[in-house]
Amino acid sequence: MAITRTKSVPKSDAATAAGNVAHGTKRITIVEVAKQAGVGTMTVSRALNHPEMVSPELRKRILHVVETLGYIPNRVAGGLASGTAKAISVIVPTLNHPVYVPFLEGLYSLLPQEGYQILLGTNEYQLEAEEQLIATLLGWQPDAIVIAGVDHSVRTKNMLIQARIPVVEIMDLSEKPIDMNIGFSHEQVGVAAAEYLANKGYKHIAYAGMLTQFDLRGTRRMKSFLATLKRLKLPHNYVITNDKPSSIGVGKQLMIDLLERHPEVDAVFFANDDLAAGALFECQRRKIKIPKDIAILGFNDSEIANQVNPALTTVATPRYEMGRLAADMLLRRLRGTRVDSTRIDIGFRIVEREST
Amino acid sequence: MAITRTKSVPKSDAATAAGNVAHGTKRITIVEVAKQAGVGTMTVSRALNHPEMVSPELRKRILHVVETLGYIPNRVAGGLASGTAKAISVIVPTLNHPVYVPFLEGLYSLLPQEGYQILLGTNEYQLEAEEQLIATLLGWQPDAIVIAGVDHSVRTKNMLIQARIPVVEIMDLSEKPIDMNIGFSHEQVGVAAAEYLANKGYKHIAYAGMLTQFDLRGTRRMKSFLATLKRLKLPHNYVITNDKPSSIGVGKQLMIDLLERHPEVDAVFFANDDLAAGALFECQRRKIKIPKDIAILGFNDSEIANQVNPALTTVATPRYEMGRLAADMLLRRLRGTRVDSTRIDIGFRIVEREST
DNA sequence: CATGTTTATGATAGCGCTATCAAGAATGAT
DNA sequence: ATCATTCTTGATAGCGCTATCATAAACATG
Repeated sequence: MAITRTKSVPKSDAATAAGNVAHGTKRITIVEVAKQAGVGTMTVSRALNHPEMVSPELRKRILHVVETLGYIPNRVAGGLASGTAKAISVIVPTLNHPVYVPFLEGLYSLLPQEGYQILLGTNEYQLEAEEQLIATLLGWQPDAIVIAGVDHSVRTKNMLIQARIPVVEIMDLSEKPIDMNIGFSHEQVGVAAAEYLANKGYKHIAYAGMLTQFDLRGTRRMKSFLATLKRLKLPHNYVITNDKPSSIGVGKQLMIDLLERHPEVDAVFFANDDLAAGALFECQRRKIKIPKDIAILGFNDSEIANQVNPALTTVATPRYEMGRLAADMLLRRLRGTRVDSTRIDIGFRIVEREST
Repeated sequence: MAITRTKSVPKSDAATAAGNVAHGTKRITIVEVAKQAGVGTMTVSRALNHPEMVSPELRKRILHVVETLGYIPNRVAGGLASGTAKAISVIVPTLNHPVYVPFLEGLYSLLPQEGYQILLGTNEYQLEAEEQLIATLLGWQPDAIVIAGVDHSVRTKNMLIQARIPVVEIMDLSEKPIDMNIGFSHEQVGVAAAEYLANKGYKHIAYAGMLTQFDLRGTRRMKSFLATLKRLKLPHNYVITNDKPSSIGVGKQLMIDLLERHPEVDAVFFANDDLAAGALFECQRRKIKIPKDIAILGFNDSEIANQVNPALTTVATPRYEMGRLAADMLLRRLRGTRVDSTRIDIGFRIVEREST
């Protein structure tokens, strides 16, 4: 990269303008700005970070020099000096899944404007990768951590605790959160979904989703879903899974498998709306009538759910809000404000449309 | 946050174990590791960053101490000292659009494993926001910058040049890239799309997309698309736009508007597959036959295009590959390897399916 | 065995910035 | 006018790490 050490010779114009207007070679530092403005470096630092501590006149002069020189403060140096990097590490399973994007948008809608840089890492559903990832992310001395899910390895948990910074676990609810927690109960979703379909009169109800290890939360929904079916004295063995990452195409495949293996099924709860939509498209192709021949219940209320024909009944989860709420909670904590409730059940609701 | 300055009193156990095993209060630094291992800090640093420079025996001992102490190197300090933060700033318009996610996945598939942290910023299509964003991102002293698009404000361009780090512009092709450039020609896409639809025999061909300022590249496709229609002596005034961010729902709205305003249109080129899918869903609802009544051409070859019924003909753009290629190019440059071609036209192709 | 050469380790000096404290200037109170 | 109080500003000392150079140890050569 570019920072030139004292001894190393800058590539091009080594012997040029010996530190005058400094638009030539070396990176502009706070020292240069201070010199040009005729003040101490501390005053420049204050003018930039605590404007109210500098007299208006000086502030103006400094800002002008900053402007003309095109000075960009080195946040790495600032972070080291102040002990706060103004960064927040965020860990989500993947970006490929439409669920996490709205959540990130929620975070991005608040954090950057408060000066926080988001350090994003994805573990692609591998728990071991998570440990490595967190170690890396913690190395940046973030001011806080946001992490999807509440199931972590012991080591991960320890690292998170050791870090002594605010931690928000999202997308799920834990009895004993590491620190703060915003999410909803996937068990409750499973129960609600099963009861909803049962109440509608469906008799052969299936669950379709990913393999256990790739979808911890989906699996928890599945378990309570099946348990509820059992409680309602309905068959509870219709399960179709797929070992590939979730996608519309996998949804199609799930439907193909389901139709072949359990033709008697009359309703399916999918692990997410992409899968549900893929299944629906396959039904369209086969002229299978929805919901008459088979009912489909999605999960997440992604945009696609409301747009397909027939529109999908689905479980709405407030993902964007979760992001904003998490950001808000963090910001309070970082400001030192009292945070009253550190564990928020943000709930969910079943949005009934045309597919059930 | 948590780093405790020398003078400030740690919250809990101020007078505890005066720096012994140090599992108590203060953050573990390289000095602590060095002490425990009975070596100098430099040796610890080497054991971690340049293992081959340390004797196997010592290395093992140090790594063991690192392990037991749970030492996580402070990358902020390391970055400041070495002048290379091992970070790469990435700027995309938004995460809400399915186009950028595969691209990011491509980046994430190579960069983190080489030790680079991705600093992601989104400008939500606002060019002024871009300037601010770049300033912020440059403050982290990244080793390189990846930025979507080739249209930047003069100030942005200057900042990018001043930074003296590798820059990759992606998603588009520029005659005079700032540094490196991987993308394809949106003008060519417009031409190809128009010729394709004209060859198919369509006579009233429309373009549907976002407003100019929200979709610079789409607008360029539109312009050459319309110009080509003109050249082919076809009507070239059918344009429908929407001022909201792209989504499936907006696609539906575009189709509604189109049907109302230009019922004679028999083919539409959409700015992306989400829009095209939304339009298709609306046609399904109205029992409008595709492609018989109206043909639909999408853009991007997102997953949805291949899954809807009828499957969408679309312009395939290699987004994931673009991400990987950009990462690969950067990595070479950062390693000092010679990069032969710094401007790559990655091309596109029309994937014919059922909607045209 | 003296000499040159390589290899492994450590002491030192910053990287660019900000917390802290001290000092000077300005203000108010008496 | 004198002293206490506030407000501004700057000098200094690190933050935790790594580049660099010096040194010591190990090895090779004649």
